[in-house]
Amino acid sequence: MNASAPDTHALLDLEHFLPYRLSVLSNRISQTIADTYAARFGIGIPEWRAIAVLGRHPGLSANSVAERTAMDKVTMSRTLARLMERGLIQRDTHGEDRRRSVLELSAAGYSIFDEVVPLALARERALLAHFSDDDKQQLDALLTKLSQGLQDLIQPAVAED
Amino acid sequence: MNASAPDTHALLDLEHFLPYRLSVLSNRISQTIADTYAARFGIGIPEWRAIAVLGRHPGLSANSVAERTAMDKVTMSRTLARLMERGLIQRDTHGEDRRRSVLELSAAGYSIFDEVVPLALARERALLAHFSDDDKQQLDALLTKLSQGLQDLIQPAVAED
DNA sequence: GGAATATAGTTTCAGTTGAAACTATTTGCA
DNA sequence: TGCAAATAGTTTCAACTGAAACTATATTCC
Repeated sequence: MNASAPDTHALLDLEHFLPYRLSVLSNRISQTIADTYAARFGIGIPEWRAIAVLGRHPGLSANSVAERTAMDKVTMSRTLARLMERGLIQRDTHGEDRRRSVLELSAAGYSIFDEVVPLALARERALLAHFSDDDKQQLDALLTKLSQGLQDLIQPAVAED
Repeated sequence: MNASAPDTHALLDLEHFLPYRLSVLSNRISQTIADTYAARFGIGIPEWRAIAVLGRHPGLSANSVAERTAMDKVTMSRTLARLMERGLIQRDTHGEDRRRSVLELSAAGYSIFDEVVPLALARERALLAHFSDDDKQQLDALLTKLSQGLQDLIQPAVAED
């Protein structure tokens, strides 16, 4: 007796398929963390990412923030517009290249940043509560290795014609 | 000399923040894999997930597929409608509960399933190409542990009033 | 039996998304 | 110099998203 039944067909269990597992886990984690600041501060994931990067690296351009947050530049443009509207960032024009913006958190932006960072770090600690130092190191190493594997997958090691 | 400059403010490096790392890595992996079938078969991630689950577990209801794919039931409803339109699945009504649908891949659906599964598995293998068996086991264990940590975070161990 | 509640699935609506096209500015180079 | 190509950022448009409301059927329990 078979609960499912693929016999003559290909076999794949989504729940054991790494990309799927990673995706579900990661989305749940992100959403859970987002919930902790979304309600309190009225900012979503894109806003939080922009604030996090600008709090750490003031003076970046919009494109640089987009790169560092792994976000699309269109999304970033709109996110920054929203943050401007709410007075959370300040935007200047770069002196030597007037296409480029020079972005910085406003006092209000820093005040959110300073409140959210400890919350986010606390969530991360809670998530890793049962991890030994060794576990953490392993996780770090394995994620790095996965990134490397992905890189290989995207740029399949320059073929030697 | 400091390249960035947060001194009086909270300190967080997004690129070392686990939830962010996971999110970026996972999205890149999913997108890369999606690219391998999106162009060839004209199906996106939601379609692929539904097909994958129905190929493995024929006869499920729409809600069950939604649960197993970690997708919203609204999204699933629309995804299944698209798959119906394209003749990739067959939908019946459950005999004893006429609210429930009974879903199954059509021949055309199975034919896509049988082509995509090996591709997806090959991608997974490529991604893990440099992983020893031990690495794989560790990764599996750590992801499971992370899921547990997340669970604790969501349902903070029943408080004993 | 039949009203109240629950469940499966769809539709509506108000957003969000990203590819492509656009504007403005700068860089390269003949 | 001055024109072609590159770059920063925005807007447009069509598709996708999920919360809330909705329809249809099933279950509970008086």
